Amino acid sequence: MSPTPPDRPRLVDVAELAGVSMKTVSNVINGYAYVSEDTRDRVLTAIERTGYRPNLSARSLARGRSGFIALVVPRLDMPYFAVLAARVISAAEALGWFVLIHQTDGDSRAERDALEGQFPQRVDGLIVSLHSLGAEDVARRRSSIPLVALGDRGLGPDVPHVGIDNIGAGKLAVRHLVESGCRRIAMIGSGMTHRNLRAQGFFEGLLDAELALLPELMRPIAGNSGEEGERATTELLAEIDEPPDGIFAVTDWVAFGAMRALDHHGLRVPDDVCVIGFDDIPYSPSFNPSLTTIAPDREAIASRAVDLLADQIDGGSRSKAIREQAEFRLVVRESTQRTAR
Amino acid sequence: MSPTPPDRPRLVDVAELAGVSMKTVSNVINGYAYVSEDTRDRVLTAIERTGYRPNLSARSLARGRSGFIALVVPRLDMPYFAVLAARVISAAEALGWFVLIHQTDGDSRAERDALEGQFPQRVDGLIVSLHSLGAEDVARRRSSIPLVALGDRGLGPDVPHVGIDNIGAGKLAVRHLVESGCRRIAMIGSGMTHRNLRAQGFFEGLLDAELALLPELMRPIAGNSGEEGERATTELLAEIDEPPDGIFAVTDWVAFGAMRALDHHGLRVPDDVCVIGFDDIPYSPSFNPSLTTIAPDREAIASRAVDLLADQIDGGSRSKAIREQAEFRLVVRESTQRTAR
DNA sequence: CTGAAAGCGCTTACAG
DNA sequence: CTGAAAGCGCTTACAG
Repeated sequence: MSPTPPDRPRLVDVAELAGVSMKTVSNVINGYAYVSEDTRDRVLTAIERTGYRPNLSARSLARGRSGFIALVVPRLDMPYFAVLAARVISAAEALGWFVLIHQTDGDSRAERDALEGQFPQRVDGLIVSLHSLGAEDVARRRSSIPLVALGDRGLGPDVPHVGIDNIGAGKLAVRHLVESGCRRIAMIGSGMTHRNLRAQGFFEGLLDAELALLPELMRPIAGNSGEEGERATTELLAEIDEPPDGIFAVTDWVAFGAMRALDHHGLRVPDDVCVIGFDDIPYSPSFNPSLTTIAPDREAIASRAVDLLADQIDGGSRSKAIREQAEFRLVVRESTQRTAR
Repeated sequence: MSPTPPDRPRLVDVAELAGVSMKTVSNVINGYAYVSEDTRDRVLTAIERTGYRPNLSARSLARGRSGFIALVVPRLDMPYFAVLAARVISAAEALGWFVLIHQTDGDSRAERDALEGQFPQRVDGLIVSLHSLGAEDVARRRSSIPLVALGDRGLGPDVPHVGIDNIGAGKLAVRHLVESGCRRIAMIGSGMTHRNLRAQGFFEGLLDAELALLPELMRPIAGNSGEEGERATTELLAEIDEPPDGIFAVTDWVAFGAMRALDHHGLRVPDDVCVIGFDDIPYSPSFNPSLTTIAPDREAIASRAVDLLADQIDGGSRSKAIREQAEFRLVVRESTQRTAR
């Protein structure tokens, strides 16, 4: 068509320059054994001189593997997922994989397609953070593409899962509030059923502290946004006579909204009400007051997820029932630090 | 046919089932002309029945194009870039491209490699948001991979650029502050040299309002983070006798920090000091007070960037000196809305 | 409008 | 340790 642009050097060019066969060059590139020092050096020099870099489309075609994994998240513009994606990309690149980010918008149909590997580009494996679908849906899937689950809930016994100990994290949050002097603790967040582990951690934390669980202080919301958090907190304050003295918000963003509502209601954070969030997004230190929160080790989550996926892809074995738990830590900031009085 | 596990159907399987040649199937898939209605239907049915989806590695190899474009950003976990990436992915997918996100961490060497197309995977084009490198560096590049620049500055006459009218946006921010009653307006942000367009907009805005430019109210910072914004504002308030009555922060995050500093200094937002940010990140409505800001039309930026890149890749022509400007708008929230007194 | 065939640039049994 | 060759699944001149 057009006068071909600077044709990139091919494997055969390297082989020719080095005076060896393509097979040998391939061996060197892929780190296989049985290449003499001398030959290896000649090949390496030839690669250097030609500026050769393998054509990965050709490699994929020959190997029957694409070299891509898909990271399936609701939306990349939600900071939790953005941070996660950043880490997953880095971890995957270290293992020679490319990451295709696929946004489902939380749509169940899009999530189902993703589970079936219905991407335009073939992928060798999936790391998924599902919003609408659960273990039952995963059990029904036809595709056998290796899969690793991220997020609060696992996706059944057949799917390796990386998360944190949400019960423990919930308990830690409550304990910190209690130690900060709170006795009437509210919780705000979406999906607060009995199966929600953070909520369960919340219950257990109250139990440990021998505090009553007051149902009117449990405020479920539709989605974990600041707007929802603000609305729920405003409603809570309107409906109840004695306001809570502590709030556990299921994400930092929800906590931001809660703090707005408290302020509008004339309640001071932390002196009247302590607030703790979850996630440790980059803005939490800059909020006013800065937000105490639980910080999951996202780096660890991402790299473990990639490792588990690599095991499946390489090993071929569906590693069953693996449940990895990454660390988390409490980051204490102004929103729970009462001035000694 | 074979009882072996679901080997994915190939083009040839579709052709066989439809009773046509591979060429014809290819024609149908790629939307070429000269296929009879009847034949097309048969092929489509066969594709449907087999569940055929093309192997893109094979296609890439045959076409000599990878089907990938790279989005080069400093870090994906910075919300501005996360939102942008989300939009770029969507826009590119609509055109049949995949997006490889490449994080440079702002490192000049990483940016240089990216400009040269030094990715493990070959890419057909680049959309770059550079941090360390500028037009001079781009002029020196050897690679001729199609390139589109994003961000405040363009990258020289040879590189199409998509941004917003930063001067106009800066002026709009100042005008809004002035209309809110501000007369002593400070600006906080990184890179505030004479070449910074938002800073220039700031100057012009002051000029328009016939306000003096007070050098001590210009506060450059190292990076646009909340921490830096807070520190710069604290220093400003310490060094100056009469505090400003308005602050233009170069990003929302910087504005968050500035508002913290103002509060700690006993100044109320907006009654004592109005604050306006830039970016409209998702947290700005949830800050307390909620943040007035300039919202660039990121959707438009992303889709125009992808369009311009597609033009270059398909057209082959290096479309020179294209400067696209996306819309932006003022989003007024609490941080500049003084109660009528 | 459609077919037969070459070719894209790798990997990988299979020989040696 | 290394070579010659088949094959991965497409696209695309080239014929017809």
